[in-house]
Amino acid sequence: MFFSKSFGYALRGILYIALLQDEQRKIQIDEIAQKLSVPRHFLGKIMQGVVKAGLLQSTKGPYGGFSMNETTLTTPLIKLVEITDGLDQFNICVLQLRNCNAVNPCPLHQEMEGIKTKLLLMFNQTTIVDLLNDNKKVFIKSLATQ
Amino acid sequence: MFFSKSFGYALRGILYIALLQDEQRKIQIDEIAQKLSVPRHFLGKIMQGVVKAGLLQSTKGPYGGFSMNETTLTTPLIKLVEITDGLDQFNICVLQLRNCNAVNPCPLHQEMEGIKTKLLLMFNQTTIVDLLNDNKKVFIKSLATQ
DNA sequence: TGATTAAAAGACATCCGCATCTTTTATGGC
DNA sequence: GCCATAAAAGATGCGGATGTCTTTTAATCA
Repeated sequence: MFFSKSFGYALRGILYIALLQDEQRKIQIDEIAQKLSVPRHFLGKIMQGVVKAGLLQSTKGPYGGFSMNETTLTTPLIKLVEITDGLDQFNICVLQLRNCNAVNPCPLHQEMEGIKTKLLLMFNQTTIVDLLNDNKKVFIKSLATQ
Repeated sequence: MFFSKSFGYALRGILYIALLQDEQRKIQIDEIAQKLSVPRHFLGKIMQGVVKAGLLQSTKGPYGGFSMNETTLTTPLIKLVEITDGLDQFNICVLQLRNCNAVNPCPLHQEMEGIKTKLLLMFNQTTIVDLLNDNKKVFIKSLATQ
């Protein structure tokens, strides 16, 4: 619902890396994919995009892998949606009308706008670190629950 | 956003038929597709599903076409979502976790549940006839706006 | 420098939403 | 019964999301 698999996988990948940060090591895509029960190569592509967008850091070679950077924890979720799914979707009318807007609204415009605003507000205000307040061990386990 | 093109096309098709009901005639798929600027054959498939689900009536042959039945106007929008998109989507976790629920929630479960509930409530309470309260001519025009 | 390691990148494969076109079936008028 | 009409149904194609596999690039260490 709402977002793609890419978004869900990316968020879980970032959360997994963030949770292991204290171990001061790079996390490899093989480990992430295995722990989250997510397709390895597909996740690789997705994380590649996340790195390219500057939300994470990665290095190749021995002892390489993915790690956080200074922006990771304070990134709002909407930024991740932008990377994985794009933001165009928020401007599509449920009736698939091109010219649907406040001036020329479809019969569901007002109601959908209210829900969309609530969703956007939450995704703008919530950051990665906001999602890390639970018991870490339980949380790691829940991330892998498939 | 939220729903498929099929849903949007189906809803506009039903609304178009409902708006012309007073003319006491069957509306043909060619006319609907043309007026709504929607692919004719694709819309045909979609309306076929709507008829099969009992939300509309249709007859073949000369003077045939689509028309409302006794249930059309009082159908809640969620029923149309069920026909075109299915209701499974409402049970998919944004993090793509299979076992995400109130007992074992992902870190976004609570927030997403709130938004989902609001959307479901609106789609359960709103019926086709609820969408027909505007000026009809303006509304027909807006339906075709592409 | 050479070997090893791990991400980056590219080539495919699959499935589904979306769309088009053709054939079949049912209905009404003659 | 025959013809015309319009929906139903089937075949096919396209593109994007998802997923797999192979090759290339970069980093570390000996």
